[in-house]
Amino acid sequence: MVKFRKEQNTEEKILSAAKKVFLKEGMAGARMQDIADEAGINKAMLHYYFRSKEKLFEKIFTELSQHFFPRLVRIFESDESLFRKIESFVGEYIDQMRQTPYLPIFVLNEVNRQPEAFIKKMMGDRKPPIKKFLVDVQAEVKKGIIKPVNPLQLLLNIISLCVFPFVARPMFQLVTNIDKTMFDKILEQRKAEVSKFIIDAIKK
Amino acid sequence: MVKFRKEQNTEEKILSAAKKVFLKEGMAGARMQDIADEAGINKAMLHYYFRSKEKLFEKIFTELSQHFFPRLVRIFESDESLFRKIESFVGEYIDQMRQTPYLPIFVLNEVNRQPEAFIKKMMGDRKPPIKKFLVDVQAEVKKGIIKPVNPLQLLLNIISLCVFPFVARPMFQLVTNIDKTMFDKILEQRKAEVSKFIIDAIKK
DNA sequence: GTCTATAACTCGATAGAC
DNA sequence: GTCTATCGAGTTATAGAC
Repeated sequence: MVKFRKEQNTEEKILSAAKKVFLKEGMAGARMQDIADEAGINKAMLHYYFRSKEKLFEKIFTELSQHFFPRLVRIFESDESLFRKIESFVGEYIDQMRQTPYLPIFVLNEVNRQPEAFIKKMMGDRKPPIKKFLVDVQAEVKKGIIKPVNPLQLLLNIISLCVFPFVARPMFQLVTNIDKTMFDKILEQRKAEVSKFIIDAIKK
Repeated sequence: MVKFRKEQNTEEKILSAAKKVFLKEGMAGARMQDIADEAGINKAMLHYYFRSKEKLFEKIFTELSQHFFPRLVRIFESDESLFRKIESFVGEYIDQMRQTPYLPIFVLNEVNRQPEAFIKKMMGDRKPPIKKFLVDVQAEVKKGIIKPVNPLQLLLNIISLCVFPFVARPMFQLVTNIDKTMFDKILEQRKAEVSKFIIDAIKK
């Protein structure tokens, strides 16, 4: 007989539960008890498998923060035209964030609290290839394809438009009284909307 | 003789200190001891003046979250043209956030953790007049002044472009190796840059 | 009002039985 | 591997002298 609900061993249960709780509460706000309850096991098990809260958190944070710089690298390094690069990036980024809505605010928040720890754990080796993007933009400006723009400001604009709606999602829903499914529809629409918005803003 | 440094009584000292600590650490991360140290007084005083950490936090949060919706109201209610409204909003909002860089991530984060508490404390009475903005945008579309855009998406875009750089500031500085003063210069430039970007994106 | 000392409590971590 | 029970550190909160 086939099981419908996929089996999870204890370690996997803990990791799923920890991910959920840390994402919602952050390192300081999360309780080991909450994680144990969420996993349906005992608190002692958490220490048996991961020794300490700190160790468990690092494991989760490292995994999650890598999803935060998604295929950004691949896209920005490709040799598509700038417009197509922007379209690819926006589409993929928004799709990816829709999978884990709490991810952006979680990562940004922890970086905010512990910048030095972050740079050691997450960065250090491979930084996003921002430089190539900045050079590409300047080239397009020179060729007269797009208006003269500050490339760094353009990068900030692109990322802001993609990420911020996820960061502000709870507040937006409160203020506008838009429900979960409706807001999700808005985010789906954004993939096209944001690409168009950016390209309209910079094309000559 | 005139005192240069303005006198602060104990209550004011506590409030300043609490604001600083809560902004940086959040409710869960802040320690009463840190606040007492920052204020240069004893821990017991905090309870004498504000009874509990929870009460003190609420006081600070309520005050701060009101600054997060700044003169947004006044601007959106005005009868200037849409373009001028956007320029005013972007300029004022970025200026205001530059005063308290940690404010956006603090507010968004706490709302994220306790949406229901937020709606009771902060909202309830006066919601931002979003509706008027949405109607105004639709009117401009109909008049043929701007391209057909989804007004809600445009609102999301405007706010994203203004607020997100503050939320992501620590991460951006890490990734780009840009220092504090340089980043602040970028934010100053953004006032003009963002207005132009938005208007270029939507004008016919 | 302000301080010191300490009670009361929360929470991460460990010991030890099974 | 998993559980119950408990310890011990760190924090909020209070008692009580001045």
